[in-house]
Amino acid sequence: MFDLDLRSRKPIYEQLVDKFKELIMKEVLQADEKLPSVRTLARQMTINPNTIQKAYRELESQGYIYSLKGKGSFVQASSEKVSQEELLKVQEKLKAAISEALYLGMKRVDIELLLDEIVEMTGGGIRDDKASGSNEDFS
Amino acid sequence: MFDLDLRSRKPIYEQLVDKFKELIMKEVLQADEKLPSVRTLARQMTINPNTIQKAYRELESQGYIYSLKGKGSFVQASSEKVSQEELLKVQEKLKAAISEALYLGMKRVDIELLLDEIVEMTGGGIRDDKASGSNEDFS
DNA sequence: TAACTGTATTAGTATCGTTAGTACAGTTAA
DNA sequence: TTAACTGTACTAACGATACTAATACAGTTA
Repeated sequence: MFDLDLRSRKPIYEQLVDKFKELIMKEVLQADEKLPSVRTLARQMTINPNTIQKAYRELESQGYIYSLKGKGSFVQASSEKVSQEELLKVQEKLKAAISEALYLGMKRVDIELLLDEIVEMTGGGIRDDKASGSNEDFS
Repeated sequence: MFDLDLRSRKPIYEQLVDKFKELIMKEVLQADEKLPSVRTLARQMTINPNTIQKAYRELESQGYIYSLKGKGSFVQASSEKVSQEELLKVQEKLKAAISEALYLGMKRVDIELLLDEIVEMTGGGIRDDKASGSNEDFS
């Protein structure tokens, strides 16, 4: 599930952030679901707990999870409380990605197809409550 | 020439790469137009020539410019010779950006509007594709 | 109480971005 | 040819940051 590239130029904690964001967006991890503890995950992945903590802190500041001292870290349910600042950042990223894709030869239609795919896959960013319960393997 | 944030977390050379890509995509810098030499630009911006060189090297590897020893660096005309690898990278970036935007509350329509804007502004990212041979003209 | 959870702090190592200086090779104009 | 430009390569040094490591404190839960 979690295949990290320890030799990558990209910091481990950033890879973790991306992976978790992906799982949360795909609803593999559902609202209020508990994430593995920093120590547990660190043990399973044989990396330092501080690195996990850094990833969790980043995820929390981006509005994807929330942490409760003594209890754990959990998936943030609604994306309504996302800061305007974060939203603007993402819009800028999106604009840059679209511009570059167009420049490199993608057509408007190609991008629309991609958009269709993703809307299909994620339910258009709208959460629906399916049956949960599948424990993920975080190693 | 442009304004860099020397205190930013983002490396100077990456800021340079982004700026140049933007100028090239907007056709402010046109095909085969000469870029400032590494030394000149370094002097103008009071940063080290090596940093400029690193940016130029990156731009070249991404297919945005080409460099000729003794002559200079120039805007790459067609985007047809972009490597498949680069194209895939950009597609992945685009998918990630779309997913995140949807998750953070943007609707399909919002993204389509953004797409319209950019297509409008850049002319759909379609460049004239004249001589698609090698660059032997300059050697 | 015991064992779990998040969180904070300090310290050491490794990597990377940047500067600096030098050097070599190709182009161009005087 | 010479001089001044161009890209390119290399080594060395410094600072910032990513990561590891060890420890400690605070809150939760059985």
